[in-house]
Amino acid sequence: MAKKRPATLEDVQNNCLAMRAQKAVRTMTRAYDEAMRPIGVTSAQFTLLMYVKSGAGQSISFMAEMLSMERTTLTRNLRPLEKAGLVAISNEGYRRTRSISLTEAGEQKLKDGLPLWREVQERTVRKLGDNWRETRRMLDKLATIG
Amino acid sequence: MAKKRPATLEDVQNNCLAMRAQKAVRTMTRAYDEAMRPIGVTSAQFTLLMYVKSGAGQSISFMAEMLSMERTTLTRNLRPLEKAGLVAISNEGYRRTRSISLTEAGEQKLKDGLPLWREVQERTVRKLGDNWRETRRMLDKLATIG
DNA sequence: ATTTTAAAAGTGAATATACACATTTAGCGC
DNA sequence: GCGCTAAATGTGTATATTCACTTTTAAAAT
Repeated sequence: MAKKRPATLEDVQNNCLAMRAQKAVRTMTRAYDEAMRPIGVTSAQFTLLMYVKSGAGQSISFMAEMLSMERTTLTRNLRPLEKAGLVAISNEGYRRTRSISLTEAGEQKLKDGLPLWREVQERTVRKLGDNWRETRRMLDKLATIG
Repeated sequence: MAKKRPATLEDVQNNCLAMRAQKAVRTMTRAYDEAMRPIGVTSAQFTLLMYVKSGAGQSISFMAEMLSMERTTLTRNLRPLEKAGLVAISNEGYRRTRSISLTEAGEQKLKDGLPLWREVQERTVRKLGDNWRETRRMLDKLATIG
């Protein structure tokens, strides 16, 4: 990362943070998805259910921002959950706002997922060692680099 | 993350590393994709071109492992690059092995992308501050947590 | 030589992601 | 009231990702 020398492919290979984040998320997602498979949701869906619960009644746009996610992505990610009867969408609120909430089945799914999440999370933390908290902090920081 | 108490949704919200990695990669990928847009490739495609160059002649399976990526994902990700004339695929090698290599256009795309990558990388590093190297190290570590 | 087996890769189906563009809705100015 | 506008969301299209299952290929076993 010298200042004046043109960048080389070695620089990309050795330093690129996007490449590394993408590699990391593939590995992590495979592990967490496998852990949640017994209850038939992906790790991303489990996260989404959690946000729907905590942000019940909020708009899609608002929740998308909470998730550092494109609004249109959230719209589409809600579909399988709605189809599975885990979330309900009503047309109450400001203008065209659609209000998202958990169904009973959605609440139950969250409860059922907790021990599965715990297992894979602890396994991951064990592999990371003592500075898993630092990892957590850095991921949070990265999510703000917009 | 206490030992005996059952996990709660607050635990997930406060600690989940998969959720954080996924949030982070969304943000990062949006930034790096936007930076590469002038040359018409995504950040993932740019990475892939780089791997094809450095691992020229290697099998799809081998390169998939290098990328911490499912083999079938790599197969599909190569399609747009082949269609765009950036990579060439031949049927030489062991058994059904297909051998991947860069075309001239692919080489040129890499060259054209370097200054774009450099810009967004430096901008990102600036936002991360001094411990961007630690971030890099932790992402590398996460990619090995299989 | 035929069968078996293992390596390498492909396909079907589903979710995940984002941009560009379109649609719906309700308040506001006139 | 009517048009304008801004907010909130949806759609079309494309890439990205994975799992389960299938296909192809060539060596190895018999």
